[in-house]
Amino acid sequence: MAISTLGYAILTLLARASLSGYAIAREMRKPHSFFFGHAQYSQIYPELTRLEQAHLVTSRIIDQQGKPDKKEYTLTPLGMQMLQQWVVAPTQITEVRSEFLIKAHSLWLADSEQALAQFHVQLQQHLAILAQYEADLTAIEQRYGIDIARLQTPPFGDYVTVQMGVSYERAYIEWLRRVIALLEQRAPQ
Amino acid sequence: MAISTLGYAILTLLARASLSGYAIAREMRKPHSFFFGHAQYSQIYPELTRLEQAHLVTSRIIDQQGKPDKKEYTLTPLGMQMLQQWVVAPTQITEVRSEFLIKAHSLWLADSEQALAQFHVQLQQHLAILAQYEADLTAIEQRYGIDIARLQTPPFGDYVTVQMGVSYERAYIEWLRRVIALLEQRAPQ
DNA sequence: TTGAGCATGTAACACGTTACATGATTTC
DNA sequence: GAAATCATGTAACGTGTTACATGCTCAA
Repeated sequence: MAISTLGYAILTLLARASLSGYAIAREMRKPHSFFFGHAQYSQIYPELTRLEQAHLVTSRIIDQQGKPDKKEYTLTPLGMQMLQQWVVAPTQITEVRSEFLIKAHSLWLADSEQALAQFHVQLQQHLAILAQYEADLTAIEQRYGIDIARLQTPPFGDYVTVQMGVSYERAYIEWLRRVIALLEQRAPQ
Repeated sequence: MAISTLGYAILTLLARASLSGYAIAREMRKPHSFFFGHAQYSQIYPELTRLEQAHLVTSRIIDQQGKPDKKEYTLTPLGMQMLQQWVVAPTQITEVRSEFLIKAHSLWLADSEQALAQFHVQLQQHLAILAQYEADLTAIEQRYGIDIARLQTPPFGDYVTVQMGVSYERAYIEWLRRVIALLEQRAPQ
């Protein structure tokens, strides 16, 4: 059977370091890993079992003092080969449902005051996310400088994705502010 | 039971006009409706049945000549009430998995030439989408001018969402071009 | 004559989320 | 004393996709 996108996502993290299922979930929840989505343990553990059955990863149990034992997964040469093929394979663009944009599309039938309140909440949340991404970006830039382009190591991947995060959040925030201005024209306090 | 996001998405379209299940799917696939996602008929038809059981919509069968009969759904006053509450209710921001960004995050282990080819494919596709959104945006602006802000009709919703579409695609294209420049530095032809 | 569009639905399967089960250590 | 963190897993459920079933009309 074919490997799912979640399966490949796990392989990309194991290409950087050997990790347990728990640690994989933790990595995916880090702010600068926004593009991984937030997979649950209940999805990651069975997926790791499948990857092991397909010989793309191997596992070994590590005894820990004070903490539960953990199962550390390591990428196999076959896993690396499959991953490298996938990384440069064609990717379909998929339009995903956005609850907030569906609501924005129906703003014409909303109460302006109540809508404004929700737009301000979104603005605060997105400003916080942007600040986070910008901090990550400057940290990478200060550490690697103009050599980033030539890097054949993980920070190159971090750099390009955090840049997308910053661009996306800036665009989203500009849009939120533009809609807030429109709604205020309609309902001045 | 609670109404799903797809259920509310359907209600937002029925607030604009009475439609059949087939027509709802068609609406959701239009380029400027990118934020609806592409729901299948097999999901829309049962969802409409549930909405009718919950008394949020009513249906009537319309005989057509030369085409199959269709079932036209209409929003009820209760449906409109539920919808108006939902539109101004809090929305959780959800980070969605992006296959292309996961690949970008693993660019450090990819062949630069092959990666560049995929980035150029994405660039062409996103340029085409941007052109589409920009055409839609200018069409709305030319038709309604500076009165858009005061509109309490559907075009206001179209206007704000198409603006997001344009902003998003411009940000995405800028990012693609920046990464292409980086990859070309790494692998000059 | 082949395919696209119109039109509604069911069944099987894949993917994702929530809840349940267990249990020690550390921090507030 | 309560909550968070570490750690792995199963079961049930909800959502989304693919395949199947049917059949007429119109355009290339």
